Amino acid sequence: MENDNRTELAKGYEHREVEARWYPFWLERGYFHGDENDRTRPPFSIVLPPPNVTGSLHLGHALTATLQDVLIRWKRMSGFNTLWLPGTDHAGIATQMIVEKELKKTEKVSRHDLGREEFLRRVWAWKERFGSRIGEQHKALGASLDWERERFTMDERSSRAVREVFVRLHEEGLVYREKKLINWCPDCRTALSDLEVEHEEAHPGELWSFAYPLADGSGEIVVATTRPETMLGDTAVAVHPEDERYRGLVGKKVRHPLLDREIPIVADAILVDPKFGTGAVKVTPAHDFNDFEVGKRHGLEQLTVIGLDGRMTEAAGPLAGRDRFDAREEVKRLLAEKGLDRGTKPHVLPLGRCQRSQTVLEPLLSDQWYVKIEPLARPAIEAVEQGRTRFIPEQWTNTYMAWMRNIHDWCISRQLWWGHQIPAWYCPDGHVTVARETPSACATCGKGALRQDEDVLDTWFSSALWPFSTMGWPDRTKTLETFYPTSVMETGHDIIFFWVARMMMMGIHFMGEVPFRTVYLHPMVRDEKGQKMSKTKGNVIDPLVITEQYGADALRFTLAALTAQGRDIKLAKDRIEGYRAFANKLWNATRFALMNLEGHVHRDVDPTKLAMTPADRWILARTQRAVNDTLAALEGFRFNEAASTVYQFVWGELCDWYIELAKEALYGDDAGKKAAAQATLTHTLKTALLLLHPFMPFITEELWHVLRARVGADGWPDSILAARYPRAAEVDEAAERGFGPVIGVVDAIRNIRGEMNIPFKVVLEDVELGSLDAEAEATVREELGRIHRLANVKDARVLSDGAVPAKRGQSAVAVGAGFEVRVGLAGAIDLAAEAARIEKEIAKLDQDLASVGKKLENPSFVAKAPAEVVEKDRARLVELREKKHKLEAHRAMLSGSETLSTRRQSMENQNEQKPTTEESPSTPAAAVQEAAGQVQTAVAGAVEKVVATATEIAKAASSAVVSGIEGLRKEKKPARRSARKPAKKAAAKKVAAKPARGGKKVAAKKAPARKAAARGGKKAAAKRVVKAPARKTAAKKGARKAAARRGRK
RNA sequence: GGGCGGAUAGCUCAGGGGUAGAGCGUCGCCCUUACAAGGCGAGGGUCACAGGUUCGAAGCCUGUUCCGCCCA
Repeated sequence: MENDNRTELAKGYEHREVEARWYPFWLERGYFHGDENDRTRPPFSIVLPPPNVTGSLHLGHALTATLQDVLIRWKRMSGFNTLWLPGTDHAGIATQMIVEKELKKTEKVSRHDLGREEFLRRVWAWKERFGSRIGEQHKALGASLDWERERFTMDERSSRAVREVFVRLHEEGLVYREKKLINWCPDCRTALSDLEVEHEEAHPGELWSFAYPLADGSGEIVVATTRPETMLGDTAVAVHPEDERYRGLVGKKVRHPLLDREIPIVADAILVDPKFGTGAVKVTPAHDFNDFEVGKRHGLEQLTVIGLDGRMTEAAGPLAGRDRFDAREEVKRLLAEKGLDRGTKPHVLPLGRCQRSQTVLEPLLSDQWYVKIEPLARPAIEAVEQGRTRFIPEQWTNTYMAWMRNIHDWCISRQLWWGHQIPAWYCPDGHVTVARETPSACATCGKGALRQDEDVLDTWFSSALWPFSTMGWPDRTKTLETFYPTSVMETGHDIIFFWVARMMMMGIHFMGEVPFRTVYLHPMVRDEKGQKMSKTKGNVIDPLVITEQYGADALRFTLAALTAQGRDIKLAKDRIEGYRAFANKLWNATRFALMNLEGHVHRDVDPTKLAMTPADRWILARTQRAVNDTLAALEGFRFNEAASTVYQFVWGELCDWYIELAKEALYGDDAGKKAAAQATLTHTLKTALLLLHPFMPFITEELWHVLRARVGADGWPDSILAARYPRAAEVDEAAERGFGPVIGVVDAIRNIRGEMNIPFKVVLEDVELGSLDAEAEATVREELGRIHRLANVKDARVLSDGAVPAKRGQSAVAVGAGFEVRVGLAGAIDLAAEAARIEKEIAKLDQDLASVGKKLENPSFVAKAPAEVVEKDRARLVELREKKHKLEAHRAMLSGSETLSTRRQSMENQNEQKPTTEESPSTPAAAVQEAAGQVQTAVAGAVEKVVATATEIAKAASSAVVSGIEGLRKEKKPARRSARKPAKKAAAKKVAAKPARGGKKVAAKKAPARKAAARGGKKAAAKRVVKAPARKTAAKKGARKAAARRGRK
């Protein structure tokens, strides 16, 4: 590949071909390997959140991979010793269920039929078969993972770490075994941790009441329940101690109507809410978390009536063996028969479901292993308080803290086969031996015949160790020394508790230091309708389907561009299409460069030694600005800003402006200027490729190679991966500003063309450029050739010493800050259109004048607002007035012509009748004009009306096209157009999305503003209006500039 | 019940005290020798609602209404 010396490119970008080429190239060269022995470069490490080994990646994973790869590639190119460590998770329940399902389907056997050993063999086989898929998907996405270090949560070293942790925690008393109520999934047949319970907020159910007869026959007590079947396990009835209704009953007993038992009535102020239901509560300590606590307080019996299979136990007497939901109905029926039914009413209740199977969970009493959390949580809280780990976005800090502060002990045993079997052994006498290696004798009594605990550990237990178990712990490895703590944990906010919090606890406890310095929590990826992607909804998208269709680079760029803090991502195809177009744009920009760099041997750009023009200096300054902005965004994890900065720069400045500007020199005869343009183009394109590489690794690598081959640049590494990422530096603001008038003038002429319907083909031969200060004049003169080319103008006259273009009829005029353009359209101008255009512009100026004037009129504003703000508005006022005067002069000129005067006459007649009504196009505006300082509040409303009117007139006028304009147009080619346009265009239009193309021309617009300000002697003055016509446009551009400034920080 | 987020152009979304933004879509014009996956131009918003703070609020505060998510 290094011998690839192609210097030409195909006409369009074909991602399939290009993307296939580079991953093997990178791998061969070992670029992705983190060097644990290299202590000279600063380390930067990330561990990839391990996906489920039997699953396949979805778009959430693609987002993870993208953002992490952006960070890793950026840091790698910036001189860091990077490690990005891949791996997969054994995903206990999920994997076991998948394999069980498959076995049932294909072999009609259950895991119990096969036995534990054989079943596990099958799961491993399954894992081998499908586990590689995830790796392939990551490679297709371009993820620069260090595959040499790939790990699996159940590989030998991870298992060793798991055992070590379990044993140590046990030795420290932080792991214990106890019989208590746990959430049990009768379907998965395993205990779950609190976190694996999904709470259904408002499940529609019923509250059913029945009577317990008092044992002494003196009456009854009515209780209400949502779970009648549990009454078989009731061992008390509780009332509130202060409830008058039941005061006399406390201490008495009731008789169980279905079982031969007597049950005490107890008083409990915590459990019972006297206002709920009847104020009396049945108590089932073995099947309800609240009741369990009541049972402990009152020493009640715990009677298990529902078994692990969800069926009633022997203790349920007549209902033994019945399914729990059947039993519910049967209990109701039986009690009704006995005349104890006291009615039912609808009731919404919260319901706990199994995260995995959606089965309604059953609280059951059982022996399980737990991690005592409080001693682990405390240091994990402190670490965040002290800032040793920080969350981005910051608000997740609160979520983390809140959870950590009232965390419960963690149930870590699972009744599964697939997982780390708990390293605890039981002797025949029931003593427990916990050990690293399989023991031969009981640690307590020395007896043999030990039996290992059959349960396995919660999958998250091994995941919690991931940042250090993957680096070789419990050994003290070089990898740990070099790369722990990791630099960033980047994952979805949905697993902040499951994973992030637990890694924090384990990392601090076993490594003595936090596992990561920064936690960046990305948003959730949703479908176009905003729904969470899930298998059951069937809206899961395989990233490979997208990469196949649009290219991995397009997908990656889209994901990065949509990753703004604080909102979920709704992935829309339009956006991906748009960024595919962007890739194509970059491709073609490079293609253009290659065509025009023949013979150019690139050396670092040194402006002092080359015949650089203002355009060259401008794009170099803009390039540096893009570099600075991109770096700032990356540093702050603002992926969307970084992406859009580069996008705007490449498309809006490099392609839309510089390439067009450069043609003048590239195609021209001046060897010095040509060389300067070539050097500038090369530098700018190279920088763009470098900036983009972390986001779009494939295409940038491809283009790097051809560009490198073309310009014979020795200093360029043979992979863009090994090249140095651009560094922040001071921006040449004078160069940015200085070029403004050129862009302003071109924009102004294009706008006139657009509004006057003058096709680009028609050469404008009577153009005057004036109102230029000395510097602008010099620049405009120097760049006149470029202005001619970009606006298709011939022999524009540049007026000296700030002279204003002569006022003539038959002309269109545009006034910008620091320049004025007159385009003569003798005999062909649509006077009505031009008048309307100017009218509209003036109306909008009036609106602005009114608002600024009102502000400056307000004494408190002048007194209290910061001086710069006031200054700025004053400068703005001056500028607006100046502009308005110029346009008015032009208007006066226009109104001299016959066409317009007729129209105007009628307008003014209307004005006289109702000067401030909507029919009035100009008078109220005129009233406002001179007196920005005296503008009355009342005027504002009128001005608004004027604007509306002016717009209407503009529309009316444009539709009344003067035929003369047609004469200017070249003959149309209807046959040709109709022959090929419809089909082609229709198709093309559909795919033409151009996303997030923010602020094209941002840069350009900035310049004139400042210039105007400078001229007026007011520094901050201006964001300004570059373009004369259409205030809306001007305003927009001002805002873009403001946005650009903000982005810059 | 507690907490967090959201409501900005037709759509999808940035922005976050000092002139309302982008992409897509829409409307004109154009095959201008890098790119029609393109170029040039235009139109489009009472920033959910109501109060308040402030010289100034889309932004800050309070409340309301909807929509998400998390926790109990």
